[in-house]
Amino acid sequence: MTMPYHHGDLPIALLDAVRDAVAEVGVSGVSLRDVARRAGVSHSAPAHHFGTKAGLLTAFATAGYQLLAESVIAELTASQASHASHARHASRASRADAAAELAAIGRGYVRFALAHPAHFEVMFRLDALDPANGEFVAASETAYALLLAAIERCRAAGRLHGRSPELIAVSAWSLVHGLAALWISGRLSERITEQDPERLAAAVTDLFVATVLRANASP
Amino acid sequence: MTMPYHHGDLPIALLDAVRDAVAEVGVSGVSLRDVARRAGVSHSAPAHHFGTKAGLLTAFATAGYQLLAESVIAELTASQASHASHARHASRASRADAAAELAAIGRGYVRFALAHPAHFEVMFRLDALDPANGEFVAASETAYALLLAAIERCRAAGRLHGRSPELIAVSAWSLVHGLAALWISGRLSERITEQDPERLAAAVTDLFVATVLRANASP
DNA sequence: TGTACATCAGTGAACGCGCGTTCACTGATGTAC
DNA sequence: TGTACATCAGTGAACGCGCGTTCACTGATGTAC
Repeated sequence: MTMPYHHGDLPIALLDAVRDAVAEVGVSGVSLRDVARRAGVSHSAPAHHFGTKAGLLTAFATAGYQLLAESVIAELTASQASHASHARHASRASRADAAAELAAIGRGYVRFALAHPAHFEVMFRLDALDPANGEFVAASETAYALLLAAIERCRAAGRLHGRSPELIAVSAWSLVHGLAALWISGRLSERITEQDPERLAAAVTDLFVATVLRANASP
Repeated sequence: MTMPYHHGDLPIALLDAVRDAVAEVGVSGVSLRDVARRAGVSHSAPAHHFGTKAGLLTAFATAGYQLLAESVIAELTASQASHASHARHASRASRADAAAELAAIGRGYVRFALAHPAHFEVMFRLDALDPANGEFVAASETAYALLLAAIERCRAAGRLHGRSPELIAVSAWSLVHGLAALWISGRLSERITEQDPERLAAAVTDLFVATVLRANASP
């Protein structure tokens, strides 16, 4: 099978190739030429769409933030649907929902990281990216806004118990980020018995919500 | 000033050079030749002591685990001294101490990561190391044992409230690891008002101990 | 419907570079007698 | 105290390699008339 001269959607193919390359040789092993090879184009083709190597990786990280937001929203939607069917009293439901939402965001964060470990890794390698890139910044802001909004709803529902929203945000983000990073690095799974990271993520986020917010989280 | 032919302690000098190189050009930018240049020796000198590049980085990561253990122990010691001077009743003190110890470990973990960010980063770049290296594994086990022992004391003191030690270990580790990783990456500090990472670490670990263990943590 | 032309997408050769590792070597140190 | 010799520490040249970027180019597509 010969490739036509015009690829069709080379940018997408190149981002897929980055994903595969990171998975096989690690972020530091990725090269523009290797990515081009994987996509079946000449080594200078990527420059046409992404300029430099940093440009390619930045686009990849931006896609990662979009996938993160999608994963979080999917988990939020599933959680809300499940809650709404059980709740009788609106006010009660909203108080429980706010805490459950935060747990859902945590699960969505970890689920994203485990489903897209290459994206997750590249997103935080700021030294390999153009961190000032507009689309990159915007995608990252969009994702962070989901967390802030959920914490604001928890505050409005009286679930922060006097703690600052910022402290809750930092703690929640650190918790799920650390869990995902440790799991992906392999240092965690070799030390514990639970081998299903999704169940582990649910248990960890439930613990956070149950103790810090003093609410039930599981849908 | 001319260097003598025999350096004196080249291995140490090379590890210091790795630290500087990581700080300046990032982990992925570090090369054996650059490290040798920084240490003022020929580019083939490192091979004499560490064999390969992976060998050098593994030795660096091993030193990191030792620094981590030292930092944790220092924080534990400070916390215990402070507690002992206040505690009147032995049993009361031991219950509070167990929880305070866990908070001290958390602060020690973050303090280490912030004081030695290059070590922290390399320690978790498993793909750049020889993860089967004996000294590396031993150093990492030693550090992890400190966490496990503290959690066992919390369990013995009745502070786990029925939760499994493993869940507490994963949550505590994830929390401080995520906090350190996010802070070092720069994604966290640009989003919050608190700019003193030590105070932030204390606040986050205090929150964990106060809610999950339902105990006071601050020394 | 056909033709000219502009634009877009991808090519392939060339550049200069720094890399990790190997290896025969030399300088320095220590030890045995 | 001196000498021979083994061992250790670091050198410098050489190897082959893959890299990111540039640039003049060609093939393909779309648009104006």
